[in-house]
Amino acid sequence: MKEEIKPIKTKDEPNLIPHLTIDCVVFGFHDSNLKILLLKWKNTKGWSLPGSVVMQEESIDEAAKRILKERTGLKDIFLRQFHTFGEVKRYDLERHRNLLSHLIERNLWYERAISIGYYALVDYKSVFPNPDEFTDDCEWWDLHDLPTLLFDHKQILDKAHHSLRLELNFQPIGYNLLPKKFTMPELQRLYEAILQKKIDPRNFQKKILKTGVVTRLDEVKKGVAHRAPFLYSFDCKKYQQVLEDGGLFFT
Amino acid sequence: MKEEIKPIKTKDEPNLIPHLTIDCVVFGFHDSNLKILLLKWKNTKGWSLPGSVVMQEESIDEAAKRILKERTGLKDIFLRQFHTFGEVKRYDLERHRNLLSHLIERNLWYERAISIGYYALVDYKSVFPNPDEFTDDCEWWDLHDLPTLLFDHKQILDKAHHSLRLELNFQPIGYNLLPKKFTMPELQRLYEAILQKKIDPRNFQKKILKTGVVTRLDEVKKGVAHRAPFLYSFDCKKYQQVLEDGGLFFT
DNA sequence: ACAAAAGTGTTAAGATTACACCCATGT
DNA sequence: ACATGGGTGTAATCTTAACACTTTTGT
Repeated sequence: MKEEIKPIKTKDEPNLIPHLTIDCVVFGFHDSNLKILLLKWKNTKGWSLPGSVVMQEESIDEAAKRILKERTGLKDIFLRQFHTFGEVKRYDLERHRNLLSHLIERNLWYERAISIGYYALVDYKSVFPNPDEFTDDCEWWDLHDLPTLLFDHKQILDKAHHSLRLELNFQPIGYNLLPKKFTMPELQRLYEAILQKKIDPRNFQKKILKTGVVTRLDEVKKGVAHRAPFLYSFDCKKYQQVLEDGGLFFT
Repeated sequence: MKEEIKPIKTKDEPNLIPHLTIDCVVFGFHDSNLKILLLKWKNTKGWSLPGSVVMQEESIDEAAKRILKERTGLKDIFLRQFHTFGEVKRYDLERHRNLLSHLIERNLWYERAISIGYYALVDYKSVFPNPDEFTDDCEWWDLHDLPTLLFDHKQILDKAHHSLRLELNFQPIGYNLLPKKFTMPELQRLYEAILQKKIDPRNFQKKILKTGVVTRLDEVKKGVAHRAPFLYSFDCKKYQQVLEDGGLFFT
């Protein structure tokens, strides 16, 4: 049975703030790679970031949280606003009107929208990807093997990735991208994925342990091939303190 | 002769983007202190940051540039967007409606506005402060000796200051806050003002010179009491390269 | 001549880098 | 038994921090 697609009204609603949208870049970490959550628009080959409008009675942070809850099932997500995109002509409006005409009526597009970008850091395994009304697929994509993105979402994603790299030493990035218990090689591969370079494992371990932000547990990871690695967990208090005191200084 | 003040219409104009504003934190450096440019609202004791609305046909960066040009007379200004403020209730709306009722009619206020914050770095001496239609004074204030600010502008300012500190090692901050030719002690005092701590002059000079971002000129500063200090200028190419290669790492 | 700010070098401690072999486990 | 990834120490180099006196100039 063919799915019926109804154009949906999003412009001139009194309860939303006109010309303003939110886009979220959801980062996960899996198989030594950074992953991004993307949505595939119905009856197209186009993918986009999860996003939405801002309602009159919600803050922009709340709007971002609402979007993330709906797309990932997660309630308490680490979120950072990283940039607001306000060029007059952010992408080819006419082309997108045509591409998505079966989903959004021509007259419902704003001539111009300003978008506030957030990035989120989530534990890959606890996410349940969930498409929205415009999309029929929600999937993780490897940051270095992406499909073509709609709108200006490639630029937004690049900016988010750049911000993530800059903020690596000032935000609890490991804490939010890894599960509660993790191994030293996992943490190292996360840093390698973000910094895009190899790190010596002895030097890495020394540096991390010296800061005191992680604690080795009396436990090893089970069910892995080869030697069982120790498990670690973050010392949140210490982690926060180190971040406030000027960061970790990995380059 | 008493000045006549006419309420000015800023809501529901078709050419502006409703519910969206820009606020600018203009930093200067003078007398070893960071300074901020503030506007005094007519017939009040309230001060605010320079700001405005965004027009439909201009980008948000252009809007910020327009504001800065009007308030400082400067055309090419170093500008960084640092945060967008989108709480539902950013300040006491009713109180501000009353405070400024002689300037803005009650029904012209948005119930809610989202503000995009920019900070600007300018050469203190080349600025000609210039009030806008709502204000009758535009002045530099010491960052650590501020008047009470209207709206949520104290929070915006604090956030800008915090961003400035974090970005000190990644942005050409010295280049934009100092005149073309400057002395080593001036540069040091700028860093001390931003980092809020004393730095040893020998270590500071060594570190700065080693990076190669400044060049000593065959010239000393004239007309100063005591020993005449050498003048330096930035090597822009080298400066940019060092910033891209991971920053300067002052803490 | 004096006061005030500029200019400069050395040393010790700490941080970073480079580097290679053995260990534990699953197949 | 072997293949794979985990775990660990040391030495050399570089970076940072601590520290005090001389120079220059205007008053």
